Amino acid sequence: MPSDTKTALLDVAEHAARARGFDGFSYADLADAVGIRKASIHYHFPTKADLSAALMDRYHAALEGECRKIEASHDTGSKRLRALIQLYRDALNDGKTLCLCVSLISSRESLSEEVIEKIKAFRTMMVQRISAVFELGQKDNTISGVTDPPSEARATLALLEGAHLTARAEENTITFDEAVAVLKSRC
Amino acid sequence: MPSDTKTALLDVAEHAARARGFDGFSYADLADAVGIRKASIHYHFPTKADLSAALMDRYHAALEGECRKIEASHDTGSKRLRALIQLYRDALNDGKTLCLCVSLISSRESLSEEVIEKIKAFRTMMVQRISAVFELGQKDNTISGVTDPPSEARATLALLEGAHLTARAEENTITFDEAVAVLKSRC
DNA sequence: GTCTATATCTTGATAGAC
DNA sequence: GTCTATCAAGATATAGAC
Repeated sequence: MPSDTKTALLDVAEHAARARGFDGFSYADLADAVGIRKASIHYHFPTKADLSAALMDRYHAALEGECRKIEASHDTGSKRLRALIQLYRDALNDGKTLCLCVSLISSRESLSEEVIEKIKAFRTMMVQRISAVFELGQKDNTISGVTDPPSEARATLALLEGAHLTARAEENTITFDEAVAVLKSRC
Repeated sequence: MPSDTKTALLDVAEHAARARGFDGFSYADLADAVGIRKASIHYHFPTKADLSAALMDRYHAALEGECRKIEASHDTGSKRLRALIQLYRDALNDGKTLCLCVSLISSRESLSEEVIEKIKAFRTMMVQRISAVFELGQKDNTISGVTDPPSEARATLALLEGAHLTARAEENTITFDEAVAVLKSRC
């Protein structure tokens, strides 16, 4: 089992990155929150690039797991799409945190190449999962107006992430709900 | 006429903010780019909060002007919506810069209250303008499937901003085009 | 694994000369 | 309006003791 400290650091770092962006949090912040000195963090994550890579790895795995859970517990396209929207809604934390890959990409030039690749891989994975949902919704006729599932998937991911930003501006969930209302009305 | 230096600073700062985020650029960067010392910048913009407020003011006015131009030169809902999509597409700069309010909001906790209010005001303005486009498109029957223009407007703004993020990740325009393809197919 | 101590650099901002 | 000089605070990162 990896040390609890490492997990605690990842937890705190993920929240910090999603709330304040990559350039908006420091090792000092993490040290304060976890209760160790900032030099000690370098034992677990030598550089901030290492930390953010670990962050993206964990986030990718977690979201992929959530998608799998949704597929396992919902049998129609519309139910899966609704669950996916709810997943992003929950990730908002009342407008206080963005999706990790959204908050990171705004600081693109501060990121390592490795992290940028991980962000791209994450997005590819999500588009594939969402595309499968639309494909099912087209077949079982539970999502209206689907002509091209991959296009719908790319639009949906953009919409969900954009709705996150909208809600972050107002720091509430209402704005998110308003932005996804049209999509929801289709399923 | 305000000094050329002030305009040059705003130009450079806007590009920097949109490319690297609020926490990702410094007075030193601007000084280098404009060719003066960083202390001199404080004469024009005493604090970074003042600078970002000026940035938002100018951005708000510029985008509102672009919207008015679109309304003046296109007479149908579908034409106006297409022009609006093109406006955001151009703002991408081949995936190198985001919309200013997107890049700022990711660093929400670093912003002054004043700037946050300006971001909200900008979004309200854009939603109203886009809503009017959908209303026209509904009346003149050039945009398909419109039931509630304000909802469509909020979804469209979220989609356009989300598509910006998508394209920023890949640093190209293709991803933007893919994300807005479904919307485009409606007009 | 965590600590103290330190190095080095960058940050936004101010004072005061020209 | 722009400069030099300077500041205090913060950043990431390293060395070496415990």
